[in-house]
Amino acid sequence: MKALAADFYARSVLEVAPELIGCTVEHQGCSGVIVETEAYHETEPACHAFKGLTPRTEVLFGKAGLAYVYRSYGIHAMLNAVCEDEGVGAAVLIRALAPLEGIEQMRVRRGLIGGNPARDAELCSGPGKLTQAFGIWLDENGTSLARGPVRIRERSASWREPEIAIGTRIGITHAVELPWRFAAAGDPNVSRPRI
DNA sequence: CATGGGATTGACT
DNA sequence: GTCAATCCCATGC
Repeated sequence: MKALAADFYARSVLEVAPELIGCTVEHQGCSGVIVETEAYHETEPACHAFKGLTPRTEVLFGKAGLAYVYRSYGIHAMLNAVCEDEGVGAAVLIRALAPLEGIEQMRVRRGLIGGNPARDAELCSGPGKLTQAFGIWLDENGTSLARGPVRIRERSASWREPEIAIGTRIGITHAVELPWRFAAAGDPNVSRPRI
């Protein structure tokens, strides 16, 4: 399966976010299908770019197709795909994956070896969980999603026409009413609360 | 220079 | 349901 090229991301973040559902993320021997995303844009206050260009948000304003990885709550890494034109702060947050390959490695990274029964659907069912499971960290901020180390590939045949559920974004305090959350309908890997 | 606040998670009452 | 963990950065003195 081909990696998505930069021009896939160089358009409205509201088009890219639902179309990323069903695409595959790959990193260091692990892979999984994207089942949940959220869109963020500089014109609304929940986006880091809302307040303008700062050292933290430099990548967010950069070229489409870059990975924007930042630390959340001092603990977790969040993986985003930078979208739209260079100079516009917009990105899609990857919130959940359906694990495909490297599942044992994911369990090790998540610390779930040793008596913990954890189902596959609990390995990547949240934005902080999937970066930990895949070993994606802050030093991959600003890298290309087409060339790696984190790669996103186009939809496989079985994910050609996913049924998309739409809801409001999770865990934010501003612009909570915008229906900018997208998920594969009924998929068990989607984070809670389900749409 | 000091302070406050997260695009979260997991453990606990 | 509530709450702490943990740290970079933005903001304000």
